Formats: sequence, structure tokens, C-alpha cells
Amino acid sequence: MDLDFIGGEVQEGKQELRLWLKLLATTKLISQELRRRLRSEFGATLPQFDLLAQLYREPDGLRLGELSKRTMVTNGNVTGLVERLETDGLIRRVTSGADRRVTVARLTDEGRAFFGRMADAHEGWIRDLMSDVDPSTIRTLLEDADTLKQSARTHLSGPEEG
Amino acid sequence: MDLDFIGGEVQEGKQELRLWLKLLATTKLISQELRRRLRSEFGATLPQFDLLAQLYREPDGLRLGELSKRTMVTNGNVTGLVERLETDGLIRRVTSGADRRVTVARLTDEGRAFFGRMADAHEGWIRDLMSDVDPSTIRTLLEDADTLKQSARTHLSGPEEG
DNA sequence: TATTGTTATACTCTATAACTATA
DNA sequence: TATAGTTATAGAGTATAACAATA
Repeated sequence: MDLDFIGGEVQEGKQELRLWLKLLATTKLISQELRRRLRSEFGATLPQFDLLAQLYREPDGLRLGELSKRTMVTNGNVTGLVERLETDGLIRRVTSGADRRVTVARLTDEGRAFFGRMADAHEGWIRDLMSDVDPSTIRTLLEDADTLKQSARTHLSGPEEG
Repeated sequence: MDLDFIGGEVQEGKQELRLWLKLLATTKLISQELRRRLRSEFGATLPQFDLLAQLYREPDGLRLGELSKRTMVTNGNVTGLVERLETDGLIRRVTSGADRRVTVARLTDEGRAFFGRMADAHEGWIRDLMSDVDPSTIRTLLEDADTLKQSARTHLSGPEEG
């Protein structure tokens, strides 16, 4: 509320805003490119890719609620996403024996193979898009982005657990 | 293409992917929070906020094509966005006298006042969400994110100019 | 009563392409 | 012919809330 200047140059409070706008523009640029390629080469969307990636790491599958948390997609919308992927034969839903309210989704063999191919291509695209950024900057960004994420998570308004 | 190890620890090629996933998760987390607050407190969406921000900086307004480039929204979709905002009385479209194909959008007085309030709140939310990140990290992130953006822009597949 | 997942709804965004009018 | 913007359309994502089955 008092003075916001450092060396008379920049308003400190504005730096956060500038950073956010930059981050938003950057991820939007990259996201659009990846979306375009995912669609044209694999007929997939980014949320679908994200959901499959979560299942790829979990051979035993995940409960839909857990999938919802990890992908940051609401329960209701996860149902829709999962349905489309199941229709495509990439994943399968199984009702748990222990607690019959619980549904577990897991990749089918076809889904696993398909995601493997897609993830390889995706990784190449990312590497290509970042090819002018040197490794030390990549590492720094990774760390700093993590710090940022933690900070944001701490200051969410909703009843998040973290 | 040869060896991908640094100190035997991490595959270098994977770091880019890790960074991307982290960035995506972070911006998604923050975006969702901002979207929630923009909607509940101002009845606005993020793309609308972005579009208004562009016009806020340009008192003389912007041609729709230019607005489309800056917001990274296609021409056709800019029309829809602009129409909603015009209906709300926040912006106005004027056909250029010189070249009658050209339409210029600019903020109304009401739109300017409204965006001013919204931007203030928005800036506060950002500052709050980033409050655990120290200023030097903010600056580093800003620079590195810019490097990343430039790299991505250079390696887009489409016929982009930059 | 609380939890898990589904259904329903309304709105917005996204992508593509065909179209109109100007130039 | 090329450009600026509009219209049309289809498909997904997003948010909210009500609901059914199960615990």
C-alpha cells in the first residue's frame, strides 16, 4: 500500500501479474499446437491425453474420484470423458467388488499400446518446441514452476486439501 | 541421439516433458481459480478478460483481426466473443471509414470502468496466489518463461509469422 | 447421513469451412 | 483475386445441481 518501487524501475506488485500473463500466453501457445497435432494425428484431445496418462502410470487402474482429482476435472465431467474413451476401446470400467459404489478405470491392452505411441510423439513435439531452451534453464523452470504451484495451491479459496 | 544421461540420474530428453506437465498443471490450477472468481464476482470468463485487457491498453481500439492475433482466438470465434461483450455494453464496434471491410472494437466508458475494477481484483488474486514465491524467483520465471515462449513460437508447425 | 458416481442442463470455447462485402 | 469479418456447424470442455445406489 506504500511504495512499490525497486530501484525506481518496476512496481513489484505488477510483476506477478506480468508473470501470470506470460505464463498463460506461453501455455496457451503450446497447448494449441499440441491440441492441433493430437487431433490430426491421433484424433485425441488434451484432456483425454491427460486422463490416459494418469492411467498409464497405474497398471491397476484408478477410481473415478481419484482420476477426477488428478486431472482436475469434476466428477460429472470425468464420467463423460471416460465414456468416450471406453467407447473407443481404450479403457474399461469395472465395479469394485469390495465397495460396490466404487468404479475403477484402467487401460485396455489396446489403450496401453495406443497411448504409448501417442506419448512418444507427444514427447518429441515437446522436445522440439523447447529445443531453443538450454537444459539448465529447463531445470530452473521446473523448480520455480513447482514453487509457484505450491504457492497457488496453498492460497486457493475453495475447500481443497492438497 | 547418443547418451541421454547427466550424472547417471535423469534422461535429458524427459526433462522437457516433465516441465511441460508441470507448467500445464500449474496454469490449469491457477486458471480454474481465476475463472471461478471472475465468474462469481464479475460474471466474466477468462477469454473475455483477455480480450478486454487488450482493448484496455489501446484507447483507440483494435481491428478485429488484430484482436484475434493477440488473443490467439480465431477470427470466427472473436466475432462471437465481441458480440457478447457488445451486448453487455462493454465494447462497441465501429466500421472504419477508410476501408469499409475493417471493423474496430473499443471499450465503452462503462467497459473501461468495469474492466478497471475487474483488473484490480484480478491483480490482487494473482498476488495472493503467488505470495509464497519470492520476488527474485518471480523475475527469473518471467525471463525463463519468455525464453520458452520464443522457442515454442519458432518451432510451431503452422504458417505463423511471429 | 455421507459418499461414489451418474445424469441433466446450460453455456462457453474451439476448430473448420463456407460465405459476404469490400478492396 | 485477396482480405476482413461473419455465419454456420459440430464437438468438447466447464460448472452446477439434482439424483440413485451403496455404505
